[in-house]
Amino acid sequence: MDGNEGPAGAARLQALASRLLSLAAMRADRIVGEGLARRDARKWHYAVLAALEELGPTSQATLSDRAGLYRSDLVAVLNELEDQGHVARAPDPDDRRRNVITITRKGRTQLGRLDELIGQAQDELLAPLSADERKELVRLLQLLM
Amino acid sequence: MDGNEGPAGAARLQALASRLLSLAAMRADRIVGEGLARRDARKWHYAVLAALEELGPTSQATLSDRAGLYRSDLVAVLNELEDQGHVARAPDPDDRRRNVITITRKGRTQLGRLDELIGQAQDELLAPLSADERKELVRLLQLLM
DNA sequence: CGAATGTCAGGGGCACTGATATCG
DNA sequence: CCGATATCAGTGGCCCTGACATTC
Repeated sequence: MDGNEGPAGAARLQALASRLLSLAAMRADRIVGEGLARRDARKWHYAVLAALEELGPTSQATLSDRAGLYRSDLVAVLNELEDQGHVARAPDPDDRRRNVITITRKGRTQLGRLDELIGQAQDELLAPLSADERKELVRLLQLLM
Repeated sequence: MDGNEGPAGAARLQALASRLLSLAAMRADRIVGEGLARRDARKWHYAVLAALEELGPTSQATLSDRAGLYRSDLVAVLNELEDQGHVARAPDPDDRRRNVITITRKGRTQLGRLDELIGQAQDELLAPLSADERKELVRLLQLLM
């Protein structure tokens, strides 16, 4: 006996947790991406808008932490959201290093639409699972993080 | 009641299945990648070597299907595996469009080492889960694919 | 002819790393 | 001086598409 060979020989790849995670995430990203694209958005636009509604007006640094993307990448996302009128960027008078990012009324409307698209994407993604299985999947994934 | 708002208001992102999948997959890729890097390999090198050992000598098209990467990307991976002496590439005399890819003895040794590194990576990745939970996670992910 | 094979060139989104100017 | 902030430039891996010459 070897003791450390896992699903050796055949089917090495088919049951590998890390590989299944990558494939499932790719599928999830594709479904979500196609949904959001119908409103000219990508996942970071949604994450930023959602975080903004939670936080209220805030700095880019805080927003970067909450939404989970790099400060440097946030700049481009905010440029696009600003161009679309979903977000306003203004210098903070109290701390002139910062910008105050505010979600606009148009941005809230967009967020509502994206919420719906995201919901549909989850349903499509999780279609093979029962309600209990969906909860269990979310629970297990949260344990991993 | 709206009926289609999911986990609205706060915590919209924290329980989103697609987002949890992406984050978990990113973590998995990083752990696996760091492990394989210790033997100058990346995930595609492992997938190709594992598929090759299952299939025996085979064409790039078949290998591409089995390992799950694009034909165009396989070319570069095989170039690297060939440079490392883990794989031999020879024209197929029976069908001169094809190359016959063969895993070398050195390649099998490398595959053994990578198997071990991959196993350690799974343990690290799945450390927060019990044995039953690991099986359940794999089962649920397989249902999604 | 149509179809398959290996190869190359390139785009797009993303994770990630610096460097830099500005300001607290 | 130290640290935080916003911004820009650039890298690397990966997914994916399209084109091409060769061969069946």
